[in-house]
Amino acid sequence: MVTYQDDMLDAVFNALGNPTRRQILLRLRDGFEVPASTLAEPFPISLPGFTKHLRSLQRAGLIGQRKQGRERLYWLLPEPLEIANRWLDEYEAFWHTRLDSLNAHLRKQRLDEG
Amino acid sequence: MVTYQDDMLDAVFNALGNPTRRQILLRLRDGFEVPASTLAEPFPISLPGFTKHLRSLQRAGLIGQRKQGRERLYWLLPEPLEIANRWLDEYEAFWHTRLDSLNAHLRKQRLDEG
DNA sequence: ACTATACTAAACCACATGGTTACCTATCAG
DNA sequence: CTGATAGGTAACCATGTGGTTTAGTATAGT
Repeated sequence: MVTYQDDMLDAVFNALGNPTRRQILLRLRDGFEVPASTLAEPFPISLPGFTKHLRSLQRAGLIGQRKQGRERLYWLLPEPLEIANRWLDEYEAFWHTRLDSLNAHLRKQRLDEG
Repeated sequence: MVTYQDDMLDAVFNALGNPTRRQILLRLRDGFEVPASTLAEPFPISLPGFTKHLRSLQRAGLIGQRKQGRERLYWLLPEPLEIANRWLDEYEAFWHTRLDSLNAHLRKQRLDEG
């Protein structure tokens, strides 16, 4: 079963699966608008290479953009992160309540069986 | 700054960025061990194609594996999901407390400035 | 009007990814 | 021992990704 949210989750998780893009999001975490060049400054890659990461984040709906003069300002859109977080939360019960007892059980079982 | 956890987060988020792999994890969410062929059964791809997804999940540390007879059993390892969840939690304060007020502020500011 | 700035766009490249088919290995059943 | 079953490995292919360089556009400053 493929849900309507699958494309969204694909885009968000793939966007998060890159350290440059995660750093961009961290930089925007305080909620301010930041121009592209300022965002790009810490990274040792070309500007065209960098703006590809911005496009990826935009496709995932993770950042907003507007033009101001010759600058382009970006800001964080946290909604997709919240959706990703909700997907992960489906496992929270598992890792909190089952982790100790069940894994211990399986570990023992595996040892017993070889 | 690239932390020692970056490779881990890359692997986990990239593993999650695919609907087939997310479904595998859902299938394993109840904590039981499931043989490869049973896991593969719902998916309309070849078995070698499918086992590549299992390798991807193993590289991310998301599943464990053991051989039992001629079957290979897989089970969920939730720790990496917890780490990913903790990374996302860094934004939780933002989307809960700032979302309404700050975004409203920025939206107004953008309207004001054109 | 001219020049510098802040990007964007396009073409290219190497490598990764997600799929395939063909083949191999290990185990179970008779 | 033989055949079927479970699954892994290798080679291949098309497409995507993350980077580059080169060139272009729009705005600001003088």
